[in-house]
Amino acid sequence: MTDNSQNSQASLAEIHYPFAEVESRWQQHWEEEQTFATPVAPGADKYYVLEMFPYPSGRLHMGHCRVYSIGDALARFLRMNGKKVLHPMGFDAFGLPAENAAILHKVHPSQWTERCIDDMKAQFKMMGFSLDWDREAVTCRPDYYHWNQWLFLKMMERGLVYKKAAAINWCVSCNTVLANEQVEQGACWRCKNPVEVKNLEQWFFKITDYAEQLLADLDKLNDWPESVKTMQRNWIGRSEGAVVRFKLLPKEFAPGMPVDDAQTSQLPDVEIFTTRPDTLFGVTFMVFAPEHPRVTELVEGTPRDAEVKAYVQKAKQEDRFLRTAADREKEGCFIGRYAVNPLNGDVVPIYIANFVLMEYGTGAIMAVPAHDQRDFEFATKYDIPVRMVIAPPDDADAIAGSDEARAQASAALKAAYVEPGVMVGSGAFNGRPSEEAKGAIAEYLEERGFGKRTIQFKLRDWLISRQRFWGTPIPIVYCPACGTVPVAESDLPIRLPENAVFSGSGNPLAAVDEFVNAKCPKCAGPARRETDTMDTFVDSSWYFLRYCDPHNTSLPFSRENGDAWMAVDQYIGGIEHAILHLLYARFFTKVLRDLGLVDCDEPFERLLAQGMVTNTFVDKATGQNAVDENGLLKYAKMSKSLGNGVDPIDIIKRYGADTARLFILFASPAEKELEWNENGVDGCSRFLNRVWRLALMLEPQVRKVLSTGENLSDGVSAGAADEATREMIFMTHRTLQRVAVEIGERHHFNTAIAAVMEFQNALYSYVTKSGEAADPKVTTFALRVLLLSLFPFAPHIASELWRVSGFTGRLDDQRYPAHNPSALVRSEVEVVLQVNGKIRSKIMVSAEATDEQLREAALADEKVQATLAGREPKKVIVVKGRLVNLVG
RNA sequence: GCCGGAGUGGCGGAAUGGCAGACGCAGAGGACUCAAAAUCCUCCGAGGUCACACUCGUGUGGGUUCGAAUCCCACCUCCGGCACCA
Repeated sequence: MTDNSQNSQASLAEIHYPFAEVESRWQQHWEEEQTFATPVAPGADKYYVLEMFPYPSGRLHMGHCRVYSIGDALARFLRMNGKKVLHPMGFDAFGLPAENAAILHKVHPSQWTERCIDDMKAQFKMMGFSLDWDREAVTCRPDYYHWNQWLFLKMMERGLVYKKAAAINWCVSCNTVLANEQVEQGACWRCKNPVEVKNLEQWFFKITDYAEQLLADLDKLNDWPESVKTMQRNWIGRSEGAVVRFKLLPKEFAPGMPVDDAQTSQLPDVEIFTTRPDTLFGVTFMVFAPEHPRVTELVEGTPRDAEVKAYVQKAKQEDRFLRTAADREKEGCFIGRYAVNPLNGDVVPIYIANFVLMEYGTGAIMAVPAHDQRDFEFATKYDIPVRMVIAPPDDADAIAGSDEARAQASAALKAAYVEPGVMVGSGAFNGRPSEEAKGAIAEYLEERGFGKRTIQFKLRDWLISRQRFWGTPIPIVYCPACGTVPVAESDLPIRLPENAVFSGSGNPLAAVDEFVNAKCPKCAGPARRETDTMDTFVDSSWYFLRYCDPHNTSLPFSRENGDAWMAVDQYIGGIEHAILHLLYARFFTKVLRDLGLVDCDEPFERLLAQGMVTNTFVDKATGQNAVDENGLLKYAKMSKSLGNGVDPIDIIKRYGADTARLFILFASPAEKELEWNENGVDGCSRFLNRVWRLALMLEPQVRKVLSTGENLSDGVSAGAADEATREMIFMTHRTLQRVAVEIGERHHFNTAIAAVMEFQNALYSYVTKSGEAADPKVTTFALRVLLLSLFPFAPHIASELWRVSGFTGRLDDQRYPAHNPSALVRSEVEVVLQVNGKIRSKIMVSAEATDEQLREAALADEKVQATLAGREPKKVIVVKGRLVNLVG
């Protein structure tokens, strides 16, 4: 414990607070006292603060420090406001790094991971985060992944799990398949290496069953950043339109020949999806995706057979991400077959082309070159007619003109007209607005059995198989007699073997005979176990629910405990998970709700997407710090490759955890980038030292005031004598109010800290300038407020000064006081005087002054009179207590 | 190309219709010291002035308003996301 008598002998200026000793002592205290244990029976006051759990790399980095500092400030503040806070932590512990380490260091991924977790937990504790470690969830432990497997089986029962062969994304470097969401610009989200297309049989979760809900419920998420919601909307990609059936003409058909209805009705129709039924009269050709399964059958035995198959081959070989890039030139070939437009009986040729995707809609399109830019480019290249059927609303000639004139206009088009307009050349629909015709034509088709209104999504099912060891084993057995059989619930968990060999080639799981050889759950005959493991995003899709009931051995969590804490009131994490994790977690929550496990539609009520931590970096070419064209230092995300990372542990050792936390929260708003700046860190350290010295300076008088045992007044009723004291009381309550609003309502930690700093400055000048005249009761209350408002950001120093100053109880148990509104009422206020909107003067007036009095006072002001120069103002605007504007 | 966000001192940033630049950093001057560090005090948008006064100033141009960093329109720049989804 610090000996204060020693301090008083040294010059105050020499004192720097002993953060290392103070911080470790409080951390130990918190652990021993289990200060952060989650309250039981939370009821209506529950508040669930959650930060995205980390991958246990073994080293805490600055990005982690930022998320957890944000969450911790909130958690501590909410506890002070009487909330029953759940603030848990765990580890997203499956994944490739541990497996790679296993290959490199010949250590089992489990040992490696557990060691990293121990290291990271120690580092977490050094930051002083108020986490309930008793609820820790570690996804790589059987007591967690047991429930991944259980949920897999439950989802299977509901038809939400299936296995199918599909063209999938294969990451060569990670040696595994990836889900659609996990491919970014043709590259693996994790290792950034290019992704290949393979055809494999894989396990999928039927997330598309929930597409409509996942989209619609985004509207409920009022406290999510607009950008994240937009990204999810785009990813789900809902389009309304119609599936339209075109009659296929026989192989022998050639243009000019009569269409034999009896013959065509024998052939299977060609189905296309369109969002533009209004352009149906403008169809001049159709296009299939090259890999469309019907293409082979359509050309079989025709003269074009070889040519078409050669093109299909070529298209299949081309890199898929190059082929489907938006700027790729459109190309394809005619397949020699024709179809009939159901609306007008037109015969149109069928092509295959690189720009049509098999995975979307029906894998075939109707092409309307006049009104779709892609179709237009293709038609131009292959000399296919362009037929305008929608005229710009202001183009009277096109609307009223003859067919010939329109044909000429069509031929002259330089680009597709994609805007809404007026229907032309469309028979009975002519003259109607195209937006209205969309529905009318779809209805017309539906009535005659030529089509059906439908909704398409871009969202695909979630591919969850991974050909890797370090993940949750998929609880499936392949039996030669019974086929694909789910493992019995009572046999869970299917554990990862301890004796796998990590050679670096192939999935080690497949090489462990004891694992692979299984008994069929149905017939008890010999069977083979599935050796694929689950995508690690499965683990993180429901961990927030496990925290609600972490020790449950019979269920992933009980309904009672889930309902007691869910939804997460405030979720905090990086924007990089805007689609991946946040979409999967929303999907899981809805599935769990439908399984009757929890009563909650959306997992995360409020979302705070925190910005990256950046730093200056050395330009490898010049060997100097990278600068922009103006010579200003450039900042980039802290990373290994740029060598610009700052180790949080190093900062803790040099400045202490409180300084690190304070700087991280002060330097920038939470959702923006944080530019690392050593000088800024220094500034925060100086501030905490000033608080320390101020508290030591006040300690004798504070102890004296506290020793009277009187109830510490909030200063208001005291009716302070002098101006400085009244101002001090005002500042104290104003700070209480500002900090509460900034943290509690706006989550603006930077301005909350600025308010605390201002308050510290004010208290310091009050006690130094007033000297003996300073009211000890007022300073005692002010110090109390200073420590309370500092506590969420810098809990160690605040706790220590609370104790040292002689305040009773633990700071952890204190309530954050409500400000007293009457303390914020001032008898005199400064009013700004404007003439024609320009500030000319400022005057002090009674806060109660009426509009008329303010007007009089303004007109009486010398400077105002000088500016008006005798003119009479035409109009006077009075904003009570703030300003008077004289217009004249 | 489409969608989303942002442009404010030397720097990070405050102010969401009413005093632009809170708070912090950097910088300048001073006090303490033999000196330095630490600490404390003062100044710190630009022009202008001995000092005031005054003028200009929130990416650019227009608009609404008594009054605009803030609201509306157009444009420019930067950041992020998506990208032939029919």
